[in-house]
Amino acid sequence: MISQAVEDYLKAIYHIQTSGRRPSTNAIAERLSVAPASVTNMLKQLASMKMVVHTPYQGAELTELGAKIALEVIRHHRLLELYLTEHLGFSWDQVHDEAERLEHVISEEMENRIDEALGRPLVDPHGDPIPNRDLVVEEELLTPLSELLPGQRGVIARVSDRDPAMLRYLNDLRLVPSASIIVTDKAPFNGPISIEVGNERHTIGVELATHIRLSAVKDAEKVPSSENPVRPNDAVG
Amino acid sequence: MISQAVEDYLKAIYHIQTSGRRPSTNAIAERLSVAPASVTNMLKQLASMKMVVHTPYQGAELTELGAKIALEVIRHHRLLELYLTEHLGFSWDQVHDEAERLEHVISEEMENRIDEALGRPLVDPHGDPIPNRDLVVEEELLTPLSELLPGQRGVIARVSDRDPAMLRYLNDLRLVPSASIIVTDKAPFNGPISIEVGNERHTIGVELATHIRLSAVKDAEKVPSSENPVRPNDAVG
DNA sequence: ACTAATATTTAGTCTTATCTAAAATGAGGG
DNA sequence: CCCTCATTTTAGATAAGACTAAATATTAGT
Repeated sequence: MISQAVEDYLKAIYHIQTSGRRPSTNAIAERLSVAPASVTNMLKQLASMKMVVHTPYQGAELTELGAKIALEVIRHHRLLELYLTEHLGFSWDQVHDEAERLEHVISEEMENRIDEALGRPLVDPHGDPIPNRDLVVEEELLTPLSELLPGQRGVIARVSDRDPAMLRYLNDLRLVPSASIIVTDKAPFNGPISIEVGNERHTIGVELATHIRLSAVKDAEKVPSSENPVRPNDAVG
Repeated sequence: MISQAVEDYLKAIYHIQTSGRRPSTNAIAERLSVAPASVTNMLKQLASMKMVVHTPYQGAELTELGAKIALEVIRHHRLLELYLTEHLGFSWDQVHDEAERLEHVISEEMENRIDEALGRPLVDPHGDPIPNRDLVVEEELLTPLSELLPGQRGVIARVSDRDPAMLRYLNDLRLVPSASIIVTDKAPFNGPISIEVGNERHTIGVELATHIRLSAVKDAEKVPSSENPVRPNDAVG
């Protein structure tokens, strides 16, 4: 039997890996709000169960088995998030915590019935892709809004789902998946970013902007206002 | 924070109490499939948390607090069972195990949304009454089918929800809540019971009959036929 | 290359919930 | 009334997963 703790650690490592960072002891500890010593402890267990490769002092890496388990739980999480919004009327800021608990206990049967009820969906309410039944998932290359330069445009693809207050704020601003935005200004020294979305303009901080990731980033044809020189998109990654 | 173990113990005590038995250490241990010593241990904790009154060597009794917590979990369980059958297409033999895990993790928010989606229902698929939002529940006086005498009739009100194979069998025989039945024969020495339900006749064992509880029990006007000694029949599994 | 700062691991403790084996209690039959 | 036997409790061990404090390894700055 795979404990909930094991599932949580594997999921955390997966998320750190796919966000391009190194799954260090500290990074895992911070994400799970546990002490680093607890992480070391668990990494040894995970390694003995062949779920991660643990190189002491160098962090961990998921094995195929570990990734499979992580993806199974992530599939549960994202299907649940979508189900709760679509079929039980939850708002998008409420579903993360609920899914966080449910994801560990639903059966394959229930996973499949939810999947069917939703028409085998591909993304959850925050734009996160849902692994399919074979646990294959396409993690697209996305650009954080914080990396866009004035004059660039893009389409919001994913937003972080973990902070309800942030999600409510983003919703107020209509900064939701599939919304098109243009960066009109960006203050120096990691200053706030001005954007246009719909017919509105907003200015948001860099911290928030890192939690918004975009697809289809390119230079706008006509830059509405901003004579700052726009270099041919470097940051697209 | 109330642990899942605590919830399980309180629920077990509640079920034993409402089935008219004494919540002895052994009875609780058997229901939860744990060693009696584990129960003694937990009863001390529950007592210190004012959830039960524990008289050593005499078993336990729920306090108002303990009953409240038990009913909260039971409400979750029964709402979930009904939701899974009504909205996700589960059959009635599949829902107990699923609900058993989900009941511990759903929020009040989710409880309420499920309750609404179902139209604030009063009973679950097995006929068990669902405590309302104030955790008030009417536990009716019901007669086990095993206690009926030949010539008596009644309406199935509740069946035990814990054994999927039994539920599938009962469903095959259409021995489901709201079905009217007549006892046509009962073999001596706790022998099998012959019944009529719909247009069919079946003979079932006493053990099974104790898991079927009836309301509106009374003598039938005319007992259709009953001189033929009914043998313990080809019990289809 | 050496030292200071940071990251990680080790060692030892705690809590929860389980177990087994042994001791104690209580209830029923003679 | 007492003795036997089933029930219950006590005592002590174990496992998972967390913690703190101390030791050790790595990395960065000069």
